[in-house]
Amino acid sequence: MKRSSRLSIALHALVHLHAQPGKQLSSAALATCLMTNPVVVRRILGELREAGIVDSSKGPNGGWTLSRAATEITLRDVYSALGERMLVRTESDPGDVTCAIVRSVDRVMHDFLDDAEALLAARLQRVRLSDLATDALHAGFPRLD
Amino acid sequence: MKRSSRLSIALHALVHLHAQPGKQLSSAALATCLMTNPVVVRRILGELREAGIVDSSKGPNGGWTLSRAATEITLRDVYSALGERMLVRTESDPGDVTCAIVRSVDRVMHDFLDDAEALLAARLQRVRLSDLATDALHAGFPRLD
DNA sequence: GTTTCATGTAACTTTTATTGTTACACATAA
DNA sequence: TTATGTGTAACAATAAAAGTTACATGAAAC
Repeated sequence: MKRSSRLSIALHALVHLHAQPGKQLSSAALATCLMTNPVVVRRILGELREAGIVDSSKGPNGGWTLSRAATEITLRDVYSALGERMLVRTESDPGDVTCAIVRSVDRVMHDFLDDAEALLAARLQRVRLSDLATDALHAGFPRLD
Repeated sequence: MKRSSRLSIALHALVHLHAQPGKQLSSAALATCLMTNPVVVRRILGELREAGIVDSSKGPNGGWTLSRAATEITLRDVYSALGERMLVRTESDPGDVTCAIVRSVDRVMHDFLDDAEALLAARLQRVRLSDLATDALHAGFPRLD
């Protein structure tokens, strides 16, 4: 696994949950599908649970399920739930910020990134989990535009 | 220094070059300003040189200068020259791509990111190096919208 | 109730990307 | 020809992300 692949993992897991509606899938079972570790699955899905996207239950036959229909879950929901920034923040050295130029560069970049982030979020909102699932299960291709 | 700060470093260096027009600034001098290493400066400015944004000359009194006016250099030029992707790519495990769901997630994400990247580039194109410099040297604030 | 199976989490290790550093070849002006 | 700069390779240090182990806790089934 390379770097920040949490969003990919989350989406993959969600498609699996959607593909077996009503069924409780355990972290271990999902981890096998996602080729990762059960703890990683719990960490990621735990964040989605707090955002009300999935539910979890303990004990025998416990596991994870979708909280609502896949048509009602957008990629933005998932992205926001993970609290990730897709844009790499270009932070400067703390010792650097006494320089007016650095502060200026930082400020401009910060403003730009905030703005761009909002743009991306709006774009992600237009793709639903069900679009992804449709693409994965059939030959169809979700339109992004 | 935290992570991918190459764009910040590049911009900081360019503002310094702009602030002292005609003067050749050495990697060592810039490194002091940027609180980093001369080799790091050369690596980054070297890429900008290939893109025709700066020039370098060797020997005594050698160093770096802007190839053209700061009004003719956009943040997109710099960004493209660095060959960086501001968006974190969410790569999957090579062993994973046999799974139809993973391929689908990858494809949708890939399309989305390509598209978003173009959006960001268009946005960066609207900010010029001179805007940054103006902001850094005076109290003015470059508009992003 | 107790056994079993699952999540919840903390602590630690491994891996990978990025940056920083050292060293030295090569070019150029004085 | 010497001083001063870039160009670049090789390596070390650092930081972020993911993987792993271990164990506490909760809930169903018997």
